[in-house]
Amino acid sequence: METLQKPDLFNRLTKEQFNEVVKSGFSKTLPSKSILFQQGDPADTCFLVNSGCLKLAMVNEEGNEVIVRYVDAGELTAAITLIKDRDYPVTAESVGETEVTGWDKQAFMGLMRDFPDIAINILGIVLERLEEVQHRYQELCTEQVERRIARTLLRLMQRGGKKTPEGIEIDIPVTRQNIADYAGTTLFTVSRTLSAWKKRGWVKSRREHITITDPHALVMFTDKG
Amino acid sequence: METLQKPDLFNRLTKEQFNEVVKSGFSKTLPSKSILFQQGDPADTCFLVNSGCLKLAMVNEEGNEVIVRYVDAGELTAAITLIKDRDYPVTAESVGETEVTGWDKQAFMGLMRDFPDIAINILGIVLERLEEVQHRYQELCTEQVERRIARTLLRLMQRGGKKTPEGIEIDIPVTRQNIADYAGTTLFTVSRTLSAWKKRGWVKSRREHITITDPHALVMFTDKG
DNA sequence: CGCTCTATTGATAAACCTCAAATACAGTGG
DNA sequence: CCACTGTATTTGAGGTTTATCAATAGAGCG
Repeated sequence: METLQKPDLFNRLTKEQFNEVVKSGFSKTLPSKSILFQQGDPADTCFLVNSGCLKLAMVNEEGNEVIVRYVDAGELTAAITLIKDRDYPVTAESVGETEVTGWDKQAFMGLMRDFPDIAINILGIVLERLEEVQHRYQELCTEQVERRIARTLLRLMQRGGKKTPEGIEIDIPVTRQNIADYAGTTLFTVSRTLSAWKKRGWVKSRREHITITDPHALVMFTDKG
Repeated sequence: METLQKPDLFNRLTKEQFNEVVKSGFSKTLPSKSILFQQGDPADTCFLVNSGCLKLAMVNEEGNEVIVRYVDAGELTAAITLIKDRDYPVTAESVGETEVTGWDKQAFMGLMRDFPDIAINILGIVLERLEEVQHRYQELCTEQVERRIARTLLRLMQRGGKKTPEGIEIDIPVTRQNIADYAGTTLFTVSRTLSAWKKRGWVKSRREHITITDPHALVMFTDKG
């Protein structure tokens, strides 16, 4: 692992302190599509994504998957570990090859004691995340599918989009099913919707890859249905 | 205001410290159905509910209301205040007469510096809340209305239920519309569903009041559809 | 080339919302 | 006590959205 970018989480630490913090954890490299932790397992480790991307998803009894969010490089996940005796509420799966640093509960609690700013930082991060989920909850309650799909594409785009001559391409492989799991619909509806938007020149797609050719149109669509 | 119960948030403080903390904030009594803070206003104060209950709701551009959660006595809300420069993402309205203690950002940040345990406590609280919203998000994605309505009734019941000879009565006034806003459906569907359940002997209701006469049946229903 | 996984498209059906109309209920002022 | 008013609730009919299912086509890989 080369020298890491210092992520937001540790923004108030010096370079030396940050290196110390990283050393107190352990590093792990995941091949694509491997499980980092599983919903229902006792939560004992939290992770910082160094590179790559994790997909956080919940599965219900019937086996329906719901994508909670994607976790990018520089972001922390499984902060739930810091609460007493909980299970992971979600499953984390690497999207591409992904490198993470992990700390067990003890180690991370120690860090927070040594660097009290970390606790405040995490609080801020978790609060933002809460707000985002609440917002998506509201969208799911009140908006129709196509709008939700549009929002999903825009979110994925903002998360990580590569500029290409054609438009902005979402930089992780996503299937129609993934988008459906994210937007709360079915892969069929997603497919139909994308086909319609392709005709209008808003998007282009190859297998598992989507390029948004007219982001502005999509934004307008989310605003005014 | 009489001597308050010391809420979970401050569980690690001594009685004296707690009194000091309360004194550093300001107290406010809200009549029923009054707005404490409004979605979109700059978030500058966070509140502890001393008695009564707050309804947190978001409204979208079309005016549809979505209930995010109910905040009971002993619970903190608007922790978002602690992040730099945000607006309240929700509106808080008192359900019955409600007493709150408020701290502005400065004051609360000071508290967290003086009593570092508070930051950790809040982190735990926010993490639990995040988990709960994620769970409801998943339910909304994957489950049909009736099941969601059942879950809503059970949540409201657990939140605050009075035992009566008939069963357990939800201790705050809730309209069909409220339940709909909570479960992500319409008041008509809620009404129809409750009528059906009344026939089966699962619930009883008067205007704005619901008694769950057979909680077990409802739980079974949420488990097995 | 054949195998597997993903995507498209159409037909059909179910779930749920929308709207309208009637009824019940609580509070208010005469 | 009663009529009056403004909500809350119930119920029905009808329509829309979206899911379900089935069948087919396309893409990547050994």
